[in-house]
Amino acid sequence: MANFDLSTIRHSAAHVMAAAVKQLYPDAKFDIGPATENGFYYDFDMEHHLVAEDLKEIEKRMKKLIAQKIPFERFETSRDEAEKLLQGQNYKLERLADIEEGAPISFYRTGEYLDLCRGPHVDTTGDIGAVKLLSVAGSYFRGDEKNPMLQRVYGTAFATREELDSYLKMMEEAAKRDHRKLGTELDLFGFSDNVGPGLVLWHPKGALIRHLIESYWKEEHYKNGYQLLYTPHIGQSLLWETSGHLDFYRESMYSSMEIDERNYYVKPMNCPFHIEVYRSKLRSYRELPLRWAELGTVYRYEKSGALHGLMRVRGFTQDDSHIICTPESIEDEIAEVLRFSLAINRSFGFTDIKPYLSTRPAKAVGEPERWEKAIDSLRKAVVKCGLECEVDEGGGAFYGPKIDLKIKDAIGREWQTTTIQFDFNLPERFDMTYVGKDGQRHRPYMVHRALLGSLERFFGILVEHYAGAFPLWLAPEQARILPVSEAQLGKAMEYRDAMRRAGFRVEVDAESAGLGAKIRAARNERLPYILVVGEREAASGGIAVRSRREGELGAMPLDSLLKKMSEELANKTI
RNA sequence: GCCAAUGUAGCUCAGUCGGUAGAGCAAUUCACUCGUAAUGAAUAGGUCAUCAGUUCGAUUCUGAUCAUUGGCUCCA
Repeated sequence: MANFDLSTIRHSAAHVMAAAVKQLYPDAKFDIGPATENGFYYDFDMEHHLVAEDLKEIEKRMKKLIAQKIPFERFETSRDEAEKLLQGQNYKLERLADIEEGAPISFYRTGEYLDLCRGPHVDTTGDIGAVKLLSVAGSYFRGDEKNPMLQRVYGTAFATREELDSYLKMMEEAAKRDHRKLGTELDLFGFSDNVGPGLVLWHPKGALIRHLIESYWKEEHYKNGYQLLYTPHIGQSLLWETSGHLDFYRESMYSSMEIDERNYYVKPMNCPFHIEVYRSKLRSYRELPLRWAELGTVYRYEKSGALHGLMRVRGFTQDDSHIICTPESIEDEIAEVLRFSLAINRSFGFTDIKPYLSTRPAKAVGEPERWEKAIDSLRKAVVKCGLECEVDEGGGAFYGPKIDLKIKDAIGREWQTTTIQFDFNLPERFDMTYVGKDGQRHRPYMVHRALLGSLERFFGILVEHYAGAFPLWLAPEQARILPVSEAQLGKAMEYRDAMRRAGFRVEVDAESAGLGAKIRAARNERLPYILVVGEREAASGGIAVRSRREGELGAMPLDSLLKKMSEELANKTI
């Protein structure tokens, strides 16, 4: 058997799925069925609304077709002939019309099933090792919400059964560490219908972790030459008219409130406020660069269907920063902001980081030379950090080029955290200037930067990365002391107080349950340290230590434990 | 916003082909005082998401609304 590319196998599996759907629902009209990163899908339009149960039947038929080892036969036709073959398949006909004049028009036949397709495909259906249908969802034709909605069936395929099984296992693992599930289980955060969708309530444990993240973030910013700002949650309409948000972004903003006959809007961004601080006085080139950061809470009206746990919410706190500098220092500034971003991402345990550069789109504001200089500085910064970046030509926003950082989590999924974006729009709109050496006014460069993205989202990523088992420095409860019986309760309190004085977050389990039950509870809460005090320890002055990472370590004096924990604290990733 | 599915106790879920609901865990109380993943018993806890309609009667059927989930779209 020939070795086929995974995407070829998956694309062929999509054809087989279409063939099976055609058998079951002869009225089905077909759109396209490509391979994706993790599998494949096919879009259909038909009377019958598919439900999960139907997928089993489709899958059964697919397996039958695969067992028959039906060959994939390719042939080319003229456009006229193709139109005849696709009669009644209006989506396919539209796709046919997309094919450029002169380009070959090819079909693939698999038994009774015929599909307009560029290929390539496997030799026979038998070359598809293992398939599994996963879900059914709606999807607009050509991804445009003005077009009709088609039914999309997602599936995945692998060359072997083993590979499919390990993929499904990974999916299971991902479901187990889902931050929404762990958020409830570990009582970290929640939502309330009375408050509203997409508005997060941070429960005490989650709030403590957030506090630890924020404190560290602030400290590092001061250490690295940033200044912190606080700005209001609302601002007058004039601000948003000047920034252009009301023109371009209004449908994503919470509607205005009238106070003293003036309209105020809840901020969807922090930038205009930082710019107002900049404009509060005449600025000299001598005070640039300015690095201003704020944990700024913003509100955006995200479409209801887009909300997803902590990953996509309506109220969130950006770890925002604006860097305002001269053209002369832009290169150094960008290199520095990238270095800092990488360092912070790494300190949260993310070591696999990839930059993505997006360049000038067709519609853009700002002088081309400025764009060139900006893109150049972004490129140089990446090289300086010893990384390589993928380039999305023309993928930048209209107001400037950017670099996004994507991190890989513990089970290999990519998440975008950091974004470093030039802005050629707002400095113009707000007429930001500084006085140069020459005594003349100049336009500064402005860079937006969010390191973690939003605290909500980053927290969600952290929960999934660590599967709820936070490293010692972030664990809301670092250790719990379990007295074996009530007789040791006093001793346990003594230990607890000593540990608290040493700066650790420690609780005593005073339940009248058995030791086994207490250990089980503490493990389920993923506590880094479980400490047992019984008669033996009370007598000897030590404490029995069980580490989440290292297992049972036996009894040791409290001082040794404190030393061990302090050392562990220094390494933020364990 | 669109397509589809789901919504029963704090959590995870049963259940009622229309006669107002049940388990396990968690909680509370009592007993037990225990040595490394669940001590026992009792108690309490629900307008069955909300609002309408049909019906003698609706958690169950119908409709609308809200929320959540999987996608699409969006993420100036």
